[in-house]
Order: sequence, then structure tokens, then C-alpha cells
Amino acid sequence: MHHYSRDNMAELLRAHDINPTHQRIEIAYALFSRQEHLSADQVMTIVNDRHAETSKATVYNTLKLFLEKGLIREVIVDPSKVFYDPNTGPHHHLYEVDTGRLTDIMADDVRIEGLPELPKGMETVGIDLIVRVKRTAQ
Amino acid sequence: MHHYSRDNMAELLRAHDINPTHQRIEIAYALFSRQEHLSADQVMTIVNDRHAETSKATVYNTLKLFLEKGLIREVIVDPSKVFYDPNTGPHHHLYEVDTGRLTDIMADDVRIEGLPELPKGMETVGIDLIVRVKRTAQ
DNA sequence: TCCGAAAATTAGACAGAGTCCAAGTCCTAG
DNA sequence: CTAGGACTTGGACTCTGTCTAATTTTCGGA
Repeated sequence: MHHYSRDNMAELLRAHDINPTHQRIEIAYALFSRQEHLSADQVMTIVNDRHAETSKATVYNTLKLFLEKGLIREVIVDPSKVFYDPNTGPHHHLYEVDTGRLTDIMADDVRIEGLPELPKGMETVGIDLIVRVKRTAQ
Repeated sequence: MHHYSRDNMAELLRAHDINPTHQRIEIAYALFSRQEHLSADQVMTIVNDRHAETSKATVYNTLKLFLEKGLIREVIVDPSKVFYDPNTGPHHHLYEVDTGRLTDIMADDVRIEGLPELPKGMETVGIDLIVRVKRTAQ
């Protein structure tokens, strides 16, 4: 899928068992049309760019709902805020510590080997690999 | 080194070019004697267990200082707070999402291969590998 | 020992992310 | 058209972490 419309979003939401409301469609559209990592605050700004229409509470509720329904993923790299990632496929992250920029690393060629057995009664929820980089000192 | 005393701590701090004050020794002792991952808040509680003696500002200042001097490491796994890790050797983390418990995975046998080249002018600050687990549903 | 400067610590005000709640609005089935 | 559930809202609130101006501690030199 290469082009995202608000209609697409309604379908996508239904496919994930989410009742598509105006606000939910706008929030999904903000995330998927940009294919970027956004914080709740950024989503808020984008969605309310023209006319204020979506409250803070709804943005947080909706992002949490999307997360539960597996529509988006949470990325925890910055101690001060969470990023949300519309790409739920297996991939990793590159984080520029000085600028805060966060980009994807495709998982295709990355292999992680030698992880120990999990303790009994535990199952893996996810594996996050974060490469922290900075601009080289001159 | 197997036994940590407050005297050890003073030496450790000096070795890292940190002026050992009462508060700094107590904070280092809290982290190293337990060999656990503690949040700033937990450090605060431990250090002030008997008599209140160290302020919030000092706890935060000191943890930041230790971090800069490479005495401890920051672990970002919980969206709501940062953990500090007295183990600065190469290793990874196992995070139990339902309990918040954070444990080490020794890096000895773990291999990460196939990471793409970094963009020019960038250097790696660190690689964080976090395995998120939860208790298996019954 | 005493002094002054620099370093460290402090209380408390502040900032920003995220949560909570009670009230109000919007569907939608009947 | 209506009733009820689902959804949204503003605003108060909590919590982690930062900042600042004032005080205390440390420490080298006289």
C-alpha cells in the first residue's frame, strides 16, 4: 500500500477491530501518511493544525488503543517522551542522541544470536534493538 | 571485587575523577552494593532511609555526573522513568513488562550481526538490546 | 588555625508528559 | 424520535525531572 487516504484509514481501523471515529481517523492518518515516529505531542499538533478538534485526552486514549490493537508500536528511546511507530513489522531503530532523530533499521539482514533461554513461564513480547549514534567529534 | 564498602566507593569515585563527598559516596554505595537497576526515586529512598540527608536535586545531579564520568549506565525501558545500572560492561537487558523487573543478560554469547553501515560522520555511542517478556497466559 | 574562593548541596518553584474524572456529545438500533 | 452506550472533552492532578538563588562544605594557602 503506497497511498494513504482517510478512507483507507477507516478500513484499516475496522480491520483492527477499532470503531473509526473522526478523531481516530485523523490520528491514524497523521501517523500512517507520514510513516514517521511521532510523539503524542506531535500527533496532537498535527491533528489540530488547522482547527483545534481533538483533545489531549483523546490523543492519549487513541494512541493507547491503537497500541493494544496492534496497529502501531511504541518506541522508548528518549527518557522524556514515548514515540509511536506506524511500522509494526520486525525492524530496529537508529537514534541520534544529539538531535533526537529516530530512524528505522530494516531487520532483514540483522541477526541476533546466542540469547539465553527465557525463564519458564515467560514469553517474549518483543525485542528492541536500539543503536545510539552521535555526530563524530571534529 | 566482591565486597563494597563506603571506603571502596571513595576510591572508585576518585578513580573516575569525581570528588568523593558524603552524598556521592552514599549514592554510589546504594547502586554498587546492590548491583541492581535503580530509578532516581529509588536511590532517593534508599539513601534517605534512616535520616533524610540527601536532597532530590543532589540525587539527580549526582546520577548525571556518574553517567558523564562513565561510572554507571542509563537504561531506558520504562516510559515513565529512567533506570541506572552500575554494570557498565557490555550486556543487555531483560524487561518484564507486567512487573517492571529489569535484569541483565550477559553479552558473552550474544552476537548481533548484519547491522548496516552508519551514515558518514556518525559514530556509535552504544547499542541497547532489550528483550521484553511477560508471564505466559494460562 | 583562620580565611576566602570554589565546589557542592539545598528547598522549593517550575516544566512537561501523561492520567483521571465527571460532564457533555455523538451515534445508532429500535 | 428516543434511549443508551460509546466516545470525547476540559481541566485538575500526578509524577519525573530541571532550575535557581541562597546556603553550606571543602580545601589550599597564609
